Amino acid sequence: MKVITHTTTRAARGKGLTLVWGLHDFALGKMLVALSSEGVCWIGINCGEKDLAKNWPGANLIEDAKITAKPARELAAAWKKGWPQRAGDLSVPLVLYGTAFQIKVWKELLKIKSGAVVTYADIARKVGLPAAVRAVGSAVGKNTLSIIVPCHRVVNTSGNKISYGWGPAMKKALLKAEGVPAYA
DNA sequence: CGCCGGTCGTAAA
DNA sequence: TTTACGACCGGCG
Repeated sequence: MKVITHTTTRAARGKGLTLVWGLHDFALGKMLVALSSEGVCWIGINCGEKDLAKNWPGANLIEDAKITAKPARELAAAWKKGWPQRAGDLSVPLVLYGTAFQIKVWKELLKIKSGAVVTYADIARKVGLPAAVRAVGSAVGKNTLSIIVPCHRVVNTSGNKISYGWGPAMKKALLKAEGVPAYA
């Protein structure tokens, strides 16, 4: 899959950008897919335009589900097949807008196989900052491509707390659907 | 168990 | 530039 990255801060992210978005079904609910001229740049679960706007300050938003339908279908299918382990090719690139650190973390998430989970500490080690566990948590939580950048596959060491931007129940449902034993 | 300190990248002030 | 705050972790009681 092709991945395009842009290093920015949250505040500057949406400036001068036009995003075309639409709502589409996937296995566990509705997904909001937003496209820039380069590819998919934002995915939200069971949410609406206000969530999109909040994440892209200053961006020009255009709703057109006809345009987002094809990529949305591909993304949903890819996840269902065990993304990214048995990923089918997507006709659009994944576009990551974030700080250098966040992009590093998100790219690490793309390596986690479907059906597996890793801890925040694991990611911290992988990016070479073993003590920055908490900073990793923040970065994971700011993931802009829900489901596709599999932030739901990151859990805490003790396994007793489960946090997720779209609600703990959705995280559990995703892990269950992926066949993670502890959530079956 | 629950509490506390350490750590480090961010957004906001 | 300063401050406050996390989708955390490990140690200690």
